[in-house]
Amino acid sequence: MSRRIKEGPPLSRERVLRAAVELADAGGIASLTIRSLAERLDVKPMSVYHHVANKEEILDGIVDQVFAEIELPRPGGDWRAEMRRRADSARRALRRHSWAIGLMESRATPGAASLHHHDTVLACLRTAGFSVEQTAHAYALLDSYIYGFAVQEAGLPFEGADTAGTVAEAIMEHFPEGAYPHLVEMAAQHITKPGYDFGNEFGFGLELILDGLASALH
Amino acid sequence: MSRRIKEGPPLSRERVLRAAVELADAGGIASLTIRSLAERLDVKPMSVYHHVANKEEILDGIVDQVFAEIELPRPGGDWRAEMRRRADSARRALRRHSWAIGLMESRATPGAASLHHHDTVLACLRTAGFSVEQTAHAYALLDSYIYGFAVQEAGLPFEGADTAGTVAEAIMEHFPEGAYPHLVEMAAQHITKPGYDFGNEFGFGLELILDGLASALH
DNA sequence: CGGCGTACCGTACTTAGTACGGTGATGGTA
DNA sequence: TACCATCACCGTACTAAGTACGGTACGCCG
Repeated sequence: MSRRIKEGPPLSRERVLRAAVELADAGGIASLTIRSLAERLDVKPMSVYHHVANKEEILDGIVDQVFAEIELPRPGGDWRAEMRRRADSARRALRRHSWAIGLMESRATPGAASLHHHDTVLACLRTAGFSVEQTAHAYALLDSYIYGFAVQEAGLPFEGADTAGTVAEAIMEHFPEGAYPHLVEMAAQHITKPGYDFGNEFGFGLELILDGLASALH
Repeated sequence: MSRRIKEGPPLSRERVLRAAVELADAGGIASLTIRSLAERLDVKPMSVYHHVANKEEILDGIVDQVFAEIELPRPGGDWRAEMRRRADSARRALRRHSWAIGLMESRATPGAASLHHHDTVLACLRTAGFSVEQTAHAYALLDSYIYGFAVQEAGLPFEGADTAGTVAEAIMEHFPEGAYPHLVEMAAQHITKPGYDFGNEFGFGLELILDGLASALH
């Protein structure tokens, strides 16, 4: 140890990553800086570098943290139910940490939690009777849907039920008269309706995909 | 005009955005800086700011440029064929500009090309007989799939046919003995096979989705 | 009790975004 | 033609962020 005058637990890779996730959640990924991170941990910036090599490693790490939060399917269970549970859990995780999708694009080195997650999903599908090739198809499809849905949710200028209407109206104010008639129709007849929540669209697509996969399985 | 001693066309918002896309394509989004952009345009950094307000506006702009590259569906045509054409085109655009997905996550203000694109897709679905609500479902599903597939393609540590195998082997070298058995199986029996190309998975999911939508339409 | 490893830190360098205030050419006007 | 306003471009410099490099003190071991 060293100058451990401070109370509380010592710095560690885990504490650094946890704080990084909290900062990114609270203020967006741009607000996650080495300095802000150090301040939150009540240390000086350079101390962080004794637990991670650089910021890239922090970004890799917090993406893996998000994967660690996703409920794993149980191989051997009803594959539809397990895939649904995993998909819902993944969507919730990606909504809680909407910066994660943006990081995944640039990160080619998966962490341990990601690998374990992927392995378990594959296990579940293979156990359910999908061939290797069918599993590859199914997995690419399911994950594409989950990630893409997260992209859309993150890009939406509103979130949660009923907030969409007002925002949609504010945006459309700037439309030239008569422009984008189908967007306007969609807004008027669907999005601005009370109770509208984009998140509810997730279930429709997921069930459609699961139906399709089921018939591919026979 | 002013000190237009230089040959060539004057600076403009369009030239700035075009150069920004080229830089991001060539070196990743991180290599797109005001200074690198200015150098490419053969002007000094501060000159850029006479055509865009700030870097955020550039990022908004290049995302919209990507949307502008996507082939629009023709409302009134065969909706399946049109949706397929649009989806393939979108996937190619997002693969050419793999930084785009990462930007979409943080960008809540769509540009003119995006709006026009979305409006046209909605038009095509509505014309094909989908109700407003069905159109909302279909659109969320299709775009989720397209975006999510792009996320996965961008995150892959390899690209193109036959390059996956060697990379997969290199990654698995670092696995503990016996770890991730299903990932290993997938790699051994599918990914490392000659001719494997993750991009080929796109068609499977797309057709499954279109089938499902067709039966929802009746 | 002296030396050493470890955990933390001070300083400073580099790169990036961009605020602020020029500066000179051009085109319009008297 | 003389003037001037405007507009496109730029020089300088400030702030913030990542991080290299070399301390520095605490506790432990011998």
